[in-house]
Amino acid sequence: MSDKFESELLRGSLDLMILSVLVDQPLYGYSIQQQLQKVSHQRIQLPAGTLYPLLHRLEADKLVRSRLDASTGRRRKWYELTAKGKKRLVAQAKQWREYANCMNVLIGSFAPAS
Amino acid sequence: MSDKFESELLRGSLDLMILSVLVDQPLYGYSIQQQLQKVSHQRIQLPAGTLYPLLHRLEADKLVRSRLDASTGRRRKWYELTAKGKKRLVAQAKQWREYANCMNVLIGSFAPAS
DNA sequence: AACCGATATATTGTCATGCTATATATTGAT
DNA sequence: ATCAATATATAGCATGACAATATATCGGTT
Repeated sequence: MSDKFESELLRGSLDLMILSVLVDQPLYGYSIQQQLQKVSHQRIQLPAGTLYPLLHRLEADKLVRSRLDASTGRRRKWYELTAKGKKRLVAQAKQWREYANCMNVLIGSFAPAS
Repeated sequence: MSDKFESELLRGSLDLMILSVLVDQPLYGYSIQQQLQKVSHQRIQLPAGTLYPLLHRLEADKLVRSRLDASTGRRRKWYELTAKGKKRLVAQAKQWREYANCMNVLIGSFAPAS
């Protein structure tokens, strides 16, 4: 099957991805990783060194909030969207779609649409 | 109207954009800038500090070749796709579309398609 | 003639961010 | 007991889009 996406492709839209998967339910880091893998058919496999710093950044920006569950030996830090995060998600999604349209105009001229 | 796209959004697909606008005809740096502005309805305005280093990089990678026209006082460096550049264009366009599909699945769940 | 905005290219250094490598600890299966 | 999978964290690196700065031409206005 297909390879992983080039990592540079993720830049600028990885925030949006994380916010997106959190919109339906709270998740913890590792489960976000699994979720993105599943949705992307294994083409997005965030390394821990990407994922955790990113989550910390989103939390510092108050786009998500976290709750540490240490009730079991398996420590899990659950993340959920804040109101600010939801707003950001909607705005970024809108911008992404417009950007994608723009790209499609450019690359649509020489190759068939998917 | 709408603002310019966030610059981080361009990362990873800016190469593809440049290669795309060169597929039909050779262009020089400044005209590439104008072309992208036009196609994007002013939402992509590459600063010179982005554009020229990028073109140099594409040339170093043999994806484009350049020819300097100094016949007039107005120096212009014309760029055209190489065969390697054309191949890269097709491959990157394919990958971009697959990535975009992936994003659409993610952000499509909570907001209407454009 | 002087001025100015648009045209045209180039380079230095800065910043944001995705990554590798490394570290730590728990859990279940062999 | 060993090992893969689960789960989080951080230091340091690499990449590339950018601001700032520099240089020079050209056409129109004053």
